[in-house]
Amino acid sequence: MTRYKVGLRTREKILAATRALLSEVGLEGTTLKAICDRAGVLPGSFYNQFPSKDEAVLQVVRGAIRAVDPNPTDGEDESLGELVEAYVKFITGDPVVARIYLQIAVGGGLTDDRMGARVLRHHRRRMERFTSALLRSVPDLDLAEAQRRVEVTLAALNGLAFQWMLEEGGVDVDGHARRLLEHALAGGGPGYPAPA
Amino acid sequence: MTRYKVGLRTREKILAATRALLSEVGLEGTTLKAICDRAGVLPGSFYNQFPSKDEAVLQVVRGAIRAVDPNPTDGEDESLGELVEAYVKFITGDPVVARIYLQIAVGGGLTDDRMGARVLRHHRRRMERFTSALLRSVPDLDLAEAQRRVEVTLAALNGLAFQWMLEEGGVDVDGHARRLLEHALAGGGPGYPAPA
DNA sequence: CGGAAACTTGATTGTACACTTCAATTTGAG
DNA sequence: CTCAAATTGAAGTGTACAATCAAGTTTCCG
Repeated sequence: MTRYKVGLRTREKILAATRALLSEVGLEGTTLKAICDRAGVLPGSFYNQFPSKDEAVLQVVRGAIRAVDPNPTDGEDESLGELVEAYVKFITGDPVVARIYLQIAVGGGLTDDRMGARVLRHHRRRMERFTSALLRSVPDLDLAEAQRRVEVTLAALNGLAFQWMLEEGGVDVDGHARRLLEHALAGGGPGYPAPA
Repeated sequence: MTRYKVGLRTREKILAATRALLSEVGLEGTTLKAICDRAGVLPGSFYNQFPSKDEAVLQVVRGAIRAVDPNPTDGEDESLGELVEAYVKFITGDPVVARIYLQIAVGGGLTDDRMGARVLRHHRRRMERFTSALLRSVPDLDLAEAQRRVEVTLAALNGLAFQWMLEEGGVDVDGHARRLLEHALAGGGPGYPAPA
């Protein structure tokens, strides 16, 4: 069962092709044939490396999520700025996760629903991390208020992602993000009056 | 060529079923069979009423969009408040358009791409209407600044829509929207410092 | 080397379902 | 009563997809 080098390279080629396809054409266009064509590999080889198509997709998404999360384990000292920056990168940089995210939320999908769970979990965790980062920066903030601020900030970021996908480059995600950050920290947060 | 009552009722049943399916399972799950089963109609009847499946879908979406746009023709005196309110209704009320919107942006799709164009057009027009409504309320506002405010406000609203679909009811769209509105009008807009 | 295990090939299977059509039949309306 | 509209429901057509497999080739360890 120990793999040969050739096999490992095949594996890589498949994952690369899958990644490219996911970001270019989304879940729907990422068929087995497309992957194989792109990777220069035949179906038989594919199934020698992966037990199923979903498995390859899952692996790519897992990887992309991990690549976007800074310090996935200990989030004790991450700043809101870092988090926002990472999120912007996630939107504008690697389109894989962003697209899958939305696609899943919107109802298209993988056969397997592990993905849905994964996305939701990820979303929730992001929420928590943003909130505690905000509280670390502004300790005298009501928890509920912090949560609301984070909620809108994230919503705005997600919305920017949406617009970004609608027409790539059609919106200044980075600029908006910076200002959203300022306001989450300083005054009332995005769309909020400063607490009385 | 004059239709019988029965035919008109069949037509309605089909449209109702299509609408329900679109909001429940999205474009992907809205197959001909699903529509027919739901409507209690056989395929032959369907094709007696509609020339194609896409036509029925198109009609539902068109209707939903129209239902959500206040004063679709003359937008001379609509307030930002009205627009925001309508948008919230669009998110939380009838899920058809919201879902289709995202789904198209994200790459799923109809065979026909009239839909993509329609959605993009709609999005752009919303942008314009929000901007001019904002300028009407705050006339001494830089155009670029107004556009930026609208951009973030809409992004935030879209993001809220996204969260809403991720877990229906999991976010207070209405509350957030109200505050977003306040700030677009009053101070710096969502995430923006007041202009210097 | 030698040979077992890993890998590749690519035609093929099987499935699923999707959209559409049609001839026969029933229904509705003037 | 008559004719078009409407319905029936089976059948057609097509596609696209994931997955398999037997046969041949390559890798690499001992």
